[in-house]
Amino acid sequence: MDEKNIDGPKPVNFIREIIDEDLKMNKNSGRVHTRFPPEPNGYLHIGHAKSICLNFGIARDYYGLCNLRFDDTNPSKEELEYVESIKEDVRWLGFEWQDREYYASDYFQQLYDYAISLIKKGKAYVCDLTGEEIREYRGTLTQPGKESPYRNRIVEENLDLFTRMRNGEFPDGLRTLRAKIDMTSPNVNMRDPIMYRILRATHHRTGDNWCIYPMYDWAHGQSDSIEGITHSICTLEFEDHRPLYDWFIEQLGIHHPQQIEFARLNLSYTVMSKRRLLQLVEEGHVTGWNDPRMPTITGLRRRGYTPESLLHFADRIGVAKRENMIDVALLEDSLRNDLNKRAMRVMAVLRPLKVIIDNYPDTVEELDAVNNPEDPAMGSRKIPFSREIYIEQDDFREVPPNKYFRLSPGNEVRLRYAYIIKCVKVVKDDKTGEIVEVHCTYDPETKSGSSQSQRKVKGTIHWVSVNQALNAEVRLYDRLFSVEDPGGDDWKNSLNKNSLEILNNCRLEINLAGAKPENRYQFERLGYFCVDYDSSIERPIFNRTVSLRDTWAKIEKS
RNA sequence: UGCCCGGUGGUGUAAUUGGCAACACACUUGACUCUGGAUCAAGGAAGUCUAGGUUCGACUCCUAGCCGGGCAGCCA
Repeated sequence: MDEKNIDGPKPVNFIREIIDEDLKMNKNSGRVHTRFPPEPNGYLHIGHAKSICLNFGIARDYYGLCNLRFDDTNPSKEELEYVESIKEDVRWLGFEWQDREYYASDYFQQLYDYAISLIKKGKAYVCDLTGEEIREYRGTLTQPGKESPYRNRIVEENLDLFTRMRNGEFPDGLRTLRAKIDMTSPNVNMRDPIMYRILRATHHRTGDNWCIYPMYDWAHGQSDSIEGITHSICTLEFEDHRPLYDWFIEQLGIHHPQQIEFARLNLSYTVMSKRRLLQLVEEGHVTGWNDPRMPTITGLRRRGYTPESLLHFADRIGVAKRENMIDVALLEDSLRNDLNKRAMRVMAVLRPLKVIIDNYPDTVEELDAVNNPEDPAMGSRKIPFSREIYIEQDDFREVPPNKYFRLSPGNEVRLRYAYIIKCVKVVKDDKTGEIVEVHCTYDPETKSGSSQSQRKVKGTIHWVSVNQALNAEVRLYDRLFSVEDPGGDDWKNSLNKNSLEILNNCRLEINLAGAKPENRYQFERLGYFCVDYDSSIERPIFNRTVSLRDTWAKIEKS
């Protein structure tokens, strides 16, 4: 029911209900056309992924279209680097916009012409108030504003002044073009909002062609209209802007898309605002936008997330108008769900403890191991076994706690895909008392798959042969913040100081040699891991994407 | 002390649009297991913000409150 494919059940939400109704009424002649309109001033995060899935998903399910449109109306904040990263991220998620890659800046001339027509209709005027004055005249949330003394300039003067603004005759910030609406409106957005500001900044697409730039409210709705968008889906904070969105379009008498707002995604134990993410990057709390701890799409990708898991997650969280806080556990569940079915199993020891099997001959034996018990089609592989192996330090306890069924003195345990061994001796460092190695004996009759192998032991542990191991670095990640909701001004105080742990002495199954960045595996009993971009043949580096569910950790805790 | 939006288990999202609350995650228990994984089974958990009203019947409609969020960039 919760598995979704093209022919399966579609997610239900209030936006799709509106569209269903529109279709029933034959609104827009049955057309459905959405758009994803990022501002290229930062990297996309998982909240954007929700929006991408919503917009592109609706287009797909209703046989419509979804445009990719960059809302690039503020050249002082926007950069080409971000445009490229956004395209890369959307594509990686699996969505296509064909030739419909648009930019609000493509419409600067059209917007300018629209503005002229509004001036001619007496619906817009050039205002000479300073920024400070504009704020004063705007009034407050509870008090109405005052009309600008420039509000009643005649059309000719407005036309002349606006043309000269565009021609660069005035310094930055000297004048603005404002819509003439209602300074007493209870909705502050309707108090003669600014349409254009004078700003000399080189735009990443239009260069120095313009020295006036449209504001969001003036650019966005008209861009939607120009593109023939039918449903303009945005987040809740634009709800108060809808009357203005509608006003501009009605004054212009152009195609009227319907703006619909939904609640943005909030994920526990992380922050989602671009401003804060940028701060984490700039202040060095993370290594970059693609740090595997970041909730950015590029970060999640480097961490080892699959596009499919993100898509599934987006379906599961739903779409509504109420504020929400999604438990990261749901994200992790979506990931495990996906990786469980497709990740190749492999053995790796993160914190090695040497085990010597005293009665095992000095040879190397090749054992069969299943690549993925969930998918027989993935086949099997050979893994080398020998007299000396590494096991996880955690899998041996000199004094085993209650219900511990791994290795301990006098106890038996199965080595996955190999034999049952019994611990006969513990060797410690004279000085530190630290356990340096453990001696065991094996039972040759218990080889995996053999007739005698039916003997049952409580535990099975993973291992890696000492002389046939790959040395590697493994990076363990934890949540970036130690509190569920790091809101407030002191949000940085709740940064988790232990969000990254680097292990330098890990031993991996030799079959992992040559693994490429982004390749994903399950390290048996540990979790899902992927090859990091920093990895090299000489120095393999793996990221822990997410651990496996760990029932023992729960038992031990309680 | 203005305007806009919202309020269903711990967290999300549903409820044939007025017919007696479901699904997922999380949690608990058990089965199974050569991954303490996966899988399977069972269970606890909201009576739908409150108070009135309409109705045979209200999570759905009405009224009044309460609580939460957003809005006063020449940002988007």
